[in-house]
Amino acid sequence: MVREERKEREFQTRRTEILEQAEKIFAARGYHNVTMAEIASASGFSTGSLYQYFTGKENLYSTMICDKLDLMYRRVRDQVKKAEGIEGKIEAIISAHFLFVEENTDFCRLFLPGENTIISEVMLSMREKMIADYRQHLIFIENILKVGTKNGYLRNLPVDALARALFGLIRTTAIDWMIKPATKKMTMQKDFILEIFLRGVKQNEK
Amino acid sequence: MVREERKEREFQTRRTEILEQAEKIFAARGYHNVTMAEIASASGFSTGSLYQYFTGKENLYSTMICDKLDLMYRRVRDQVKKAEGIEGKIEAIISAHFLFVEENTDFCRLFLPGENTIISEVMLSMREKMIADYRQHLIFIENILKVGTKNGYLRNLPVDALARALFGLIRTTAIDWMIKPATKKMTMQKDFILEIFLRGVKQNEK
Amino acid sequence: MVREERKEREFQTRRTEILEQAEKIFAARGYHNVTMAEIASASGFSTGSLYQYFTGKENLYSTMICDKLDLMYRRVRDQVKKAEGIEGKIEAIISAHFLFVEENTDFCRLFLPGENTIISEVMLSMREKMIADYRQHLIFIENILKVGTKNGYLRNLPVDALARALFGLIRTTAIDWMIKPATKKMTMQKDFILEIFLRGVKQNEK
Amino acid sequence: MVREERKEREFQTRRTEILEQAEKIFAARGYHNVTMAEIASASGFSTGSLYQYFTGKENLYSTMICDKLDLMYRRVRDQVKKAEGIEGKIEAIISAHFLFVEENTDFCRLFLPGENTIISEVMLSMREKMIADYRQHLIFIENILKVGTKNGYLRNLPVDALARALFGLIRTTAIDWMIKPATKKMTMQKDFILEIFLRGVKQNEK
DNA sequence: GATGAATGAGCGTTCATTCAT
DNA sequence: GATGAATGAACGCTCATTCAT
Repeated sequence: MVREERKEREFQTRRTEILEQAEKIFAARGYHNVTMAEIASASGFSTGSLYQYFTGKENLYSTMICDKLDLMYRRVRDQVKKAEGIEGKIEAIISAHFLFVEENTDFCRLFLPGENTIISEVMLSMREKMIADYRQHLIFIENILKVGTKNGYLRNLPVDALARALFGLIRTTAIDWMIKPATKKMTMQKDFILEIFLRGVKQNEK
Repeated sequence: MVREERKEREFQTRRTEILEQAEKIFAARGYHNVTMAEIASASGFSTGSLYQYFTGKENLYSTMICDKLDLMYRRVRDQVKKAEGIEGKIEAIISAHFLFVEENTDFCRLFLPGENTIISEVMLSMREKMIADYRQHLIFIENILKVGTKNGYLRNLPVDALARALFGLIRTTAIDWMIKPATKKMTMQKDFILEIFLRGVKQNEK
Repeated sequence: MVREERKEREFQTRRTEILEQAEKIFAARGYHNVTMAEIASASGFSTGSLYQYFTGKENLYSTMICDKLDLMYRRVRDQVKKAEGIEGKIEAIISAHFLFVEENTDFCRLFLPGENTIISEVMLSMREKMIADYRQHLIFIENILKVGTKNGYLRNLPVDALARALFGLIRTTAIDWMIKPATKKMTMQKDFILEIFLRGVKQNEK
Repeated sequence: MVREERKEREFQTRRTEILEQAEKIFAARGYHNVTMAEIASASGFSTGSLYQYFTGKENLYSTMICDKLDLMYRRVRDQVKKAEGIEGKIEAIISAHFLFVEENTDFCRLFLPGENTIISEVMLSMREKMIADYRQHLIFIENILKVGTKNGYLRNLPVDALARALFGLIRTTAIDWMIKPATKKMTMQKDFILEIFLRGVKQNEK
């Protein structure tokens, strides 16, 4: 029935609206320093209504986190798909990640070293999903690198470790940039990372 | 006076005892999910006594964090001092860090991505100290690398970026290991990181 | 909207209910010896609810005090307005005050000499309001007496001091009565005060 | 034994020292806002030692209050003894009281309307003693006035009410002065009070 | 006797969640 | 369905008093 569909559509719209407001607030102040009342008033709902869209505060938080992380990983994959050649794809992994961080700094700041929030079932399963997604992403990177290994462009090293190394360079650059955002755009460091990753820091012996 | 000294010594002993118990508990459950009563009972004191050693929960937490971080950086610097040659020193940076993480896994887990706890003065100043210490450590690494750059062992690249890259590889390995501690010892990945960092991942052209 | 109005009305009803219960309890045991839990249970609310009507314990206390004092001063002024002639008005000042004290003995007991409660902003501003109201009341009395001074009924003495003297006689009678409430009604002493105030205690020389 | 005596003397000296410091602190901040630790440190003793001189905080407080009140009443009586004639003695009652208030303003401020502190046995018995002393003082005043009544200097009115009236005028002047201490010395209002009390406020009919 | 560290009951206040309207 | 007032458990922290040294 059309009625049903519209309802469902409105439901999703409202849910998204809440999540967007919640993201801003959580990003600014952290999970524990935010009250449901604040999220309710920021998103134009009553506290009671929040519980129609989410089972509780933890669920709201973890949903927001997971949704946004999914978006990040998807963005990276999309850009990689468009890029060509090994080097092009590696470049895309780096710059898509940086772009996301630049565009969602507040959100990403939630992932700076901080308090371990895991205590309940809900939070635990969120953590597990986050880890699974992270692993998935590493595997995605591995697969890109595998091609390079196979066709001899890259040295024959264990791809999982290679992927971790590449992601480590990306992650550390993002962390440092978030700590001191005054710096120039992160994107400018893409080439440097790429250079280090590909050619190492050591002087080539003649 | 001897009496005074012994008192002071006992005070420090007890303070340390509290910090050690607090570390375990905070590491396991995060700042907000831990109560002063728990820390008190775990360390064999009354809640009131905790306030003789620390001005409050935040102070107890941030003291614990800062003390332990200081220890980590000190450990790394000590090992590096003992090591010889550029490569030896870089190796020491990596393995001392890994060793610390392996020996203090629970503590280090507090630095996995998590909630932004900063809200009060106390927590803010803790954060600032942490960042300052981190920067200091990067500079320490820079200075090691600078030698290599000067004597031609390393390529002539901006040392701050090099230091960040090295630390990024170390950090990411530690994070991944903590997420899935079942893996074999981190120390075994030292050589790999060193290899990647020094020679890059790209096949040398003939 | 009617709905809104009823809500507001109910809010006020409940607030008043809390204030009434709080008055009884505070009057019986003093500010510091009363807990929010007691007030909550006496007024049939949960502790949390109290904070919907008042910002905290101090606010609840000072609101109660100020409201009731306002009532007292208003009562006196109303009675004076109805009375005729200088002497009638002075009589009204005395008897309206006594009546209020008799009807609100517990509340008035809060003003017996006791602990200085002023420490916080809230309590300080309450004290200031109380003093301001008291001064206002003295001025009100002054204005009554001024008429008598002008038309030659009263001796030509400084009205502020006269007002203070009259109020002093009233206050002291009330204090003494509250200390030993077994005595017969205060109202019976009205005439005596009036007599003393108007004619003094000295035998007229012939 | 002499040894015993000296001990006793020292004990009293120390007790008095504590009481003096306690008075300052209580006067400034009120019973509940003062801690035993503060009194201990202000008087140069340990918290434990305080309990050798007083059975607890309440006992310390009530002792201080009673001692000082005794002093006040004694002062007044001493001055009255020296004065001559009814009017002289009444004058002495007024001015000795004012003098005490001026010299011990902080202490007297403890008796401004404020929180009812009575809750425990100790405080209750303090209150009772205070009331008894107050009554005693009123009787003392009565006895002075009785002489005047008998010899025809004063009108033939109930002396208890007369005493209360006189004390009311004194008290109210003191209260008002303490509320707004900027005013000129209270002593200057002595004559006014005397005038009102003796001759009343009403114009004498010819 | 003197000390002051240790105690722990008790407080005001917050906030996720519920449910009568 | 939507509301937001009501709930009440839980927390960090204080401080009078005790007692081992």
